[in-house]
Amino acid sequence: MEPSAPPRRVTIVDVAKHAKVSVTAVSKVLRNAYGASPAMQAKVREAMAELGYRPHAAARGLRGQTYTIGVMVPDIYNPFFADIISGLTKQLHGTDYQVLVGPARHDYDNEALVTEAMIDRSMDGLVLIVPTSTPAQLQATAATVPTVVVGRHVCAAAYDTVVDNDTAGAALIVEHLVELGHRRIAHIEHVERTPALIASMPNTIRARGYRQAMQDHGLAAHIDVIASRYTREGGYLGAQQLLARRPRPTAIFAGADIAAMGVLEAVAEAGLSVPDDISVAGYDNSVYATLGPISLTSVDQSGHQMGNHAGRLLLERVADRHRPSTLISLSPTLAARRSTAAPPA
Amino acid sequence: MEPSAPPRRVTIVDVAKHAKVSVTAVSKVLRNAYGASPAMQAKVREAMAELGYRPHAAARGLRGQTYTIGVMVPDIYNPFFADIISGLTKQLHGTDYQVLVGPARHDYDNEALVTEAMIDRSMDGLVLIVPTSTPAQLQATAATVPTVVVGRHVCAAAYDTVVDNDTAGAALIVEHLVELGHRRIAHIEHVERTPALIASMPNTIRARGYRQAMQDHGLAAHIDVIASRYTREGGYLGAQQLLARRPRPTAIFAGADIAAMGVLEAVAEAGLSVPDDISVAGYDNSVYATLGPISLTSVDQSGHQMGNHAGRLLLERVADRHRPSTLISLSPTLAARRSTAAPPA
DNA sequence: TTGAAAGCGCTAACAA
DNA sequence: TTGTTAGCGCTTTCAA
Repeated sequence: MEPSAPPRRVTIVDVAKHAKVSVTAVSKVLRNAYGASPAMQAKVREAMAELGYRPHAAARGLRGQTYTIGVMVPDIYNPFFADIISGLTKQLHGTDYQVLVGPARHDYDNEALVTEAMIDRSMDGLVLIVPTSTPAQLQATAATVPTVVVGRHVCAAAYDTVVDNDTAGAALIVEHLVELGHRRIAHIEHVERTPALIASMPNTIRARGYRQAMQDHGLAAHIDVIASRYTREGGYLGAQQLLARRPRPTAIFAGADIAAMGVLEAVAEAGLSVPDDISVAGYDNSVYATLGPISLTSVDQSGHQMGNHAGRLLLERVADRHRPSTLISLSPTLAARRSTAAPPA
Repeated sequence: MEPSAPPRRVTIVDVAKHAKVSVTAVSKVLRNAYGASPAMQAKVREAMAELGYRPHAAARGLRGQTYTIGVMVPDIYNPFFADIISGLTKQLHGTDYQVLVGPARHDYDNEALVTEAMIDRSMDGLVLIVPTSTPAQLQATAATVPTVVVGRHVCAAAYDTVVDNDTAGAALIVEHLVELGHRRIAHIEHVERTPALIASMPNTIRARGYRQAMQDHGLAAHIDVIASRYTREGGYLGAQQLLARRPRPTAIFAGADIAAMGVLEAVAEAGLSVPDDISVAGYDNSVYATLGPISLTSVDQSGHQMGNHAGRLLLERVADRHRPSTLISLSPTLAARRSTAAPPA
């Protein structure tokens, strides 16, 4: 059997004819707009059901809304981002809005392309997850479409922001390690090269939070930051450098779980064991951290809740584009596991 | 500063006026359609550049294409699905097509909603990743929009299919374990309850492949399948049952890496060590399997390539809806790691 | 309360 | 080769 031409869609006109009313009436019922009597509503809804009518979102968008929320995600593999998306999707579930995710493949230019693609598809609102665009670019995007920025420490009148308190998160790890008796605590940072981003990227703030916390605990002399990247390889290479130090740090705090995975590999390769010889901590409390053989102490920034908030804020702004902007800063919590313990005697 | 009204979009009409040509001309240039002289093309392109024109994909869709490919993904956390999406996105990179992912949150009804939402948004093509809809429903979707089904062992004239040879994959693991000297090899299956799906879901095929391979190696008497689920908890509970067996199996083959994670936890909890006391293998060769402390033997079904193929097939079908359908079956490979070894003496 | 009709930005038949 | 114009399915003024 050849795939025949797709059957013509049921349109608002078909519904109107079938219910013997005007298209305007159908449109009003569709939008729950003012000016349709209960009798009219019933007639129209019945016709819709009988014909199996579904509104054509794309066509609606040409005049009104598309009921679509776009999410720009820089890395489709990052389980923390999956948490955010999951929270967002759950928040929007049951509303008329559909979440569509645009993966930017780790590339700044691509982030811009994906964001533009979403605007060109008339999305009603955008969620940008840790975007690497400048504040000015964010401003420009937000001027065009309701926007929520997640994970960047920026705020502006034009958009809402949801962040984790990364300073507090870094301090949680340092405190935890100090309480266990550590002093030589090193940090692996994802280094930021673009000047315009230094002030607002979470990786930068975590490193700053680490330094601050070390100082607060009288350990300024032991501050030791490796400029690397939040990847497995970045963690691996960073740890190799740290393990070569004499005296060796007794604890390594990687700014992200995925980097901590690389740290664990370098530590194992060096013939050392975790946590007996060295403690390792991460950040994000991702699935990785929870896996039995890994059991990584980490910082939980509850991505699920961040997604919830992002969804709520976005719908509020879609409803009222001129309402004042909001910044939500969530407090992270410590997820202590078996990868951290007292330092060797 | 209040967020002012968004600036009006530059449209095809603006470009036409600016270039002092007709809108048709602009449209033709946009589509590289026949009937525009080089001089005209140059003029129009220049005007587009000067005005910073971007075509409105949603509006284009009302008559022609939207240049959007939708991907229905049942579970945004599954790293194997991320592989597929990554391969697809890479394949489509550089074309005019944009990939948008709709997360279905593990729920059949949701899968249908997401698929419908994509159709209602006039997407040009759909990629359905291991959908749990019936063959008849797949047929219906494919009749409306070009569709590629990934990971389901189905084929039909209306859509293309990309699958991994799950029978061969299961056999790879069994062979590997047999060569190591195992005989009591157990399998943890994701059980399928819907009759219409039994024949075509990868989990079912893997279990069948396991039985077949055991038989081929003269181990029919040792066939031992636990009906569970492809989740951490499913693997955990399944392994608990298996570890209580006397004699105990010397190897556990979980049908998915994520289930193998649960197996590892149950094994550790039972005070046994991997691979000295018991070997563990998974399926998917996901990031989990590669992590140092886990180092799980698994089956690589190269999701990246599956995504590549899906993208290519979809564009071919968008170009010619009536070309005959294709089934691509990829051969999996074994990724042997430290979680499997010879059974205890 | 109801409905007719003018667009939204673009494509595609058709005419010039 | 170029331009005019009628829609695509819906929303939204504006009359009735």
